[in-house]
Amino acid sequence: MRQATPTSRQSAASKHVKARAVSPRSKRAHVLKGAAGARRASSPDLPRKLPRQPRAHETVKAILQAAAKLIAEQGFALMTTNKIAERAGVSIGSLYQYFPNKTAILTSLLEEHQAGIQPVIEQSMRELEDPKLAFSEAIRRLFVRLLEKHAVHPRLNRVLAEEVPRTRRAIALDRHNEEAYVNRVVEILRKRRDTRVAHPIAMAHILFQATQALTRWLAHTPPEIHIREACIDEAVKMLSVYVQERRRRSAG
Amino acid sequence: MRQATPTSRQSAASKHVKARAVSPRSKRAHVLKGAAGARRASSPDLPRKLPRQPRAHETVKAILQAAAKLIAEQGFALMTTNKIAERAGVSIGSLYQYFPNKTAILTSLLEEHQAGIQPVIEQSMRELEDPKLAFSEAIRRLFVRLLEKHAVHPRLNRVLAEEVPRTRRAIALDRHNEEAYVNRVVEILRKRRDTRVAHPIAMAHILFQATQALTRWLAHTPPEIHIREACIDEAVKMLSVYVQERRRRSAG
Amino acid sequence: MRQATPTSRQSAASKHVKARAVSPRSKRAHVLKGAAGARRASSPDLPRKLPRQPRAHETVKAILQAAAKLIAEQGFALMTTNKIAERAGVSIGSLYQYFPNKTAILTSLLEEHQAGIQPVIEQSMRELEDPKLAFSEAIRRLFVRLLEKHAVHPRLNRVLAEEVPRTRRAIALDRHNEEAYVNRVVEILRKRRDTRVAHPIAMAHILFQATQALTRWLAHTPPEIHIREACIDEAVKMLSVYVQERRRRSAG
Amino acid sequence: MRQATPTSRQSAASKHVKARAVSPRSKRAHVLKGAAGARRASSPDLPRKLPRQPRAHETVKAILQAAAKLIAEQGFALMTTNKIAERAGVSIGSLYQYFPNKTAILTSLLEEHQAGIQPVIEQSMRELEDPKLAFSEAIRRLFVRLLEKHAVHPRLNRVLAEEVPRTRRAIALDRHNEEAYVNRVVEILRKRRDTRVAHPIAMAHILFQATQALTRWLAHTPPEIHIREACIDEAVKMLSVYVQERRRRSAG
DNA sequence: GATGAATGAGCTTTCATTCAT
DNA sequence: TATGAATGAAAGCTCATTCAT
Repeated sequence: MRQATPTSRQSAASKHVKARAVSPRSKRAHVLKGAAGARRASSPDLPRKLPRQPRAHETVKAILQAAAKLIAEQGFALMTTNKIAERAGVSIGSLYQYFPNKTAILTSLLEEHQAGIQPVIEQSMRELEDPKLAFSEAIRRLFVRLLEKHAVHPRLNRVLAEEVPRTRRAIALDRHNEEAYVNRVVEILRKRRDTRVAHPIAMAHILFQATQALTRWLAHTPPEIHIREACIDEAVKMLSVYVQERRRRSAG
Repeated sequence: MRQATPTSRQSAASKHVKARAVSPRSKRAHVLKGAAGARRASSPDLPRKLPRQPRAHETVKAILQAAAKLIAEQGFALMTTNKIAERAGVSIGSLYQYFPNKTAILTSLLEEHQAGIQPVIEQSMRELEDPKLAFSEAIRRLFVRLLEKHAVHPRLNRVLAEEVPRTRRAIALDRHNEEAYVNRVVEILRKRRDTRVAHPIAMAHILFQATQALTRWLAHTPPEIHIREACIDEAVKMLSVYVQERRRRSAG
Repeated sequence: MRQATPTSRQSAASKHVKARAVSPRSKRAHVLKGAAGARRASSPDLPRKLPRQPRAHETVKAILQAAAKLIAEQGFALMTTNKIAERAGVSIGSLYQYFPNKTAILTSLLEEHQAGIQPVIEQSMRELEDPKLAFSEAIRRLFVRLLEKHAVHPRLNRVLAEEVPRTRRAIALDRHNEEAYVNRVVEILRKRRDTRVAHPIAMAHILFQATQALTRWLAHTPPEIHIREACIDEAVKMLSVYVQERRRRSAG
Repeated sequence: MRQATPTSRQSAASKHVKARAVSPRSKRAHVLKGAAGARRASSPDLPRKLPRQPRAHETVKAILQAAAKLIAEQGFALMTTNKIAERAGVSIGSLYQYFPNKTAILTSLLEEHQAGIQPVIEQSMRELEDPKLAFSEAIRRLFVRLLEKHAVHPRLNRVLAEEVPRTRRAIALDRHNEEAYVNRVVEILRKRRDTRVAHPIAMAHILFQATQALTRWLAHTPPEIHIREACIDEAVKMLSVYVQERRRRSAG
């Protein structure tokens, strides 16, 4: 389940930003002119170079860290490429050596976050498949782990999810992800019980969307602490009862 | 349940936008209290002047319509005040006679949408209270009506919900709204059954968040049509089973 | 005696200017303290960046020169940042790399003028202290030198003194300057004669204000040439007689 | 002695303002199209109409009062014609019925102030002529009365003197005024003593400029109260000693 | 006359991106 | 390769003034 930009939202971003990042590259934008070397094909929002040398690696890391901090501290709108470079202790020119544009930095950040979430999802999928584990327990673990992940850089994650303009690429990626998880869940649903559900695909989508939304809500707009615990319980309850009701019905 | 900007997110938008819309408007700092006229109190994101003459009313309407169209067509980032004015066939000066800043236009649009949703919520609340109506049926009607409302300007609503930077004011309003609906739902939950639920408040929050997220997903990221119907069924199923399970449990 | 912006006057300038220059710059609110680089602390009206490379130095110089010319030719009101940049043969972006806002350019110009006046004042102070030099002669020399300085860019200096909106900062600086010179003059008065004057502080203020006003008047609103010479004589006369009368009286 | 805009100062005013008020009327400016009735010849900065009816008189008064208050409270830059009209409880259209442009309002205000000062000057001139009154006493009375006048609307007077852009017309008027007073003073100087002064004209100018500058300084930048009194004493001292020294010398 | 809605040139300022050094 | 000065399109917003009603 992709966590960073769920129901998917994004912000206005600078009109500048937007006008430039979202619309076809402004006139002064220059396409990476087939430069060879360690460059990837010039897909717009991907890092420009695969850093080869350790120094380069560090530069890239510094840039991403600086960007993350800026976003977390000041919000997306105040995150400018020049500030990122300054914070990273790198010249703006160098920044553009490693990232073709601002969007690419955000994409990297997003992908980093996703990469962090990936194992959590994987493990939860395995647990869901495990017949020895109660559904509700598996779901609870999923929730708890996702919330843990979000707790590491809560502000960053929130901003990434809510404020950063979504590129076409990011949207497509999300859809693709959802599709993948849905397929996986459908299979699990089929395996876990003998009876067919009316619409396993629909069910999987609902589970995906609900989990995503509730996780995000709990992570980003924390209700008072004592309600929060209850909310987790309730969320888990809702989802597991939902699935089990099916089983019960079909079993009944 | 407020649908327009729920867990909703937004960012700072353009540094322009941010710097101006978020910081206190310095000039307007001293309001001339003696002055009468058709001005509202100078709260930042509220319309500046109440139109007095029919001509003015039309201007305001034209501006809002133009803004809505631009947003729907090009996304928030490409919506500039100058373009709005142009599209509205109105001078930029006129625009600023009625809206103190760009954000105020969005706020108006948002409030318009909210106003449209309000009666739907009201009716659904009444239906939920009605013991003669099955929970699941009440919830299904809620979903259907919300989706109908969202179907009027789907792209506009999506952008409003996902792309538009949320002001402090809007965020506070959302929280307040959620609180209100939660309270309402809690009461309904208590009335509808004899037994107490463990955490009616938590339950109400979960219902609110889930309904909001699923409505939005269904309205804005439409899955293929034949899946869509099933998804509505599933969503309704999930929510009503969730509530009824409680009853069953507590009753059992 | 500081000559550039004495009792000086100015207004808010454009509402633009005011609204922006006077209110705290919202964005710059959080200064990234970690960031090194050639930036000064982000005080509103100070230059933004210290130029590091010769090219940058030239840019700054060109901007200041262009601003000075525009002011002298067209007055402050017609001096716009875009015109300055154009005249300087520099992009508007470059201008804003070195000056955070329009006011900062004026501040620089003012400080430049002040820096030019400083040695004149210093020398005159020394001469006033010198018992071998007649008071009247010392004062005459002060006048002559100040007028010489003002003669370099008379129109610029006039506009700077009369038309340019004074920032809080500038006003405070002026007060501070006056205070400093007054203290200095008070000491000199005490040293130069055995008897105490009734109110050396008041006397010093009067001398400061009168000198400043008369210098400015002579430099900026030149009376016909043959009267001008007489006016200098009279001004010197007035001031020196004023001081000496005291001595005579107290001695008598 | 004209007090309102002495060494002549003006401000930046809005760039808008300036660009429009100082430079030749912007294109949209329309010349009063020979409208007959109670109109004066269309000199730009004079009130447009001589109000005939009492109601009109009140309107004009209300406008001027509103303008004065706005200036005093918020400074010149925040004084806009629309705000003036609003404050005056008059429509912006009406305002432009009585004043051809913003400058005319300021001109009126300035002239009002001058008119108030006029009798003070007249009386002082008579006292200066009066051989029974000591010079120093006459000058002291002049100072005291000028300061009293300035004390009525101190902020308004300061802003009028320091912030308001000076029109060509206002500058010319000032020069003319200075000329007139200088001539008057020259005659008085000649009458009051038998001997000729070296440069009565120069002396008169110096007296005029010094008095003006010191009055303004004392009125607008008030030093601490106990110093203030001493400063008045010193100012009077300086001026009277200056004149009397002449007499003494020529007599000696 | 009075009203007030409308106008629009023009201002300040930003920031992603380029490219000479 | 790294640097950082330079670029400039474009955005939000103001306010003196006009003119239809």
